[in-house]
Amino acid sequence: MAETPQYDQSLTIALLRARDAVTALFREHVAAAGLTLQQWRVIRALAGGHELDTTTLSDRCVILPPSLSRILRFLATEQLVENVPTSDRRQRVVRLTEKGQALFDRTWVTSQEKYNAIEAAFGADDTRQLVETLNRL
Amino acid sequence: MAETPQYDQSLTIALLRARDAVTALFREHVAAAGLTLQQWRVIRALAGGHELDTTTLSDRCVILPPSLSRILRFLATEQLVENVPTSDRRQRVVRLTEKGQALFDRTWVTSQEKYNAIEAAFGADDTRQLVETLNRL
DNA sequence: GTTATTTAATTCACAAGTTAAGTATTTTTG
DNA sequence: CAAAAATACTTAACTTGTGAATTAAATAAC
Repeated sequence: MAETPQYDQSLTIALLRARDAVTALFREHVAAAGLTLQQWRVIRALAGGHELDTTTLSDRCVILPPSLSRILRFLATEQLVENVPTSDRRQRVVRLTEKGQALFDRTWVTSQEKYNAIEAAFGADDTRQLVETLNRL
Repeated sequence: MAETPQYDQSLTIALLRARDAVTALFREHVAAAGLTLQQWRVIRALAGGHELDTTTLSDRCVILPPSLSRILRFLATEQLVENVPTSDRRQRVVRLTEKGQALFDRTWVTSQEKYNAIEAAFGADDTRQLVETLNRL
């Protein structure tokens, strides 16, 4: 028995591959700014003056709390993010420093260009539809 | 400047979320067999008597060589996989042991049921089409 | 045939994913 | 108000992701 799985779970594999393909286009550019993709996602979520607690950040960036904790520790030592005082002292609310916002500003332009290139290559409508389909999952 | 990124790169986030959603359904089941999802992918690729070199395995499982190396080391100590002698001694070709095949056999059934459940919930046609779209990326 | 070059895989070092346990603060309960 | 429960993060321990360096074996070049 145990015939070779052929297209079984190809959905999970397909998702992996697709993600690999997309992230590969950004990784190098973001690395040039001295960041990993995950660190960049956090910066991006905070850009424009947003002050967010770690639970919200964790959700928006799709990064589990333990990972986020380490990432924030790194970004803080790089003086890219800083803590914001809160009434509930269990919470940790952070925002970008000026240095962090500056890094975002100069990295964002190219990042956006690359994303537009993907949309152009893949088709804007197809991209939008794909995102919609994925979100249904 | 630096307006809040809204739907930018939502493709990468959508891919992350979709993958999280799908893998969550399998992780627990596979963990009950004492395996991680990545270890399971390797087992699955070798199931049915397939003998594969690490390059092929790495490609099929979408696992980078360094990770695969560690995974095979673990699976070997668990006596789930074993090496196959090769003419080109740079290559490493592996196959499942009887113990490995047995583990696969008893885990596979439930795994397949769960996948079918996803297809049923999401729609078989939609699933097929989604996989096709993803592969175009 | 001996020295380069290429190829296949592993090791290294560090960041991140994952689960479980721990810490500190707030809220609830009696 | 004091003890218990809940909340928000962090730490710990282990596996995996990632890029660069390393080892070993096969092939090419001379």
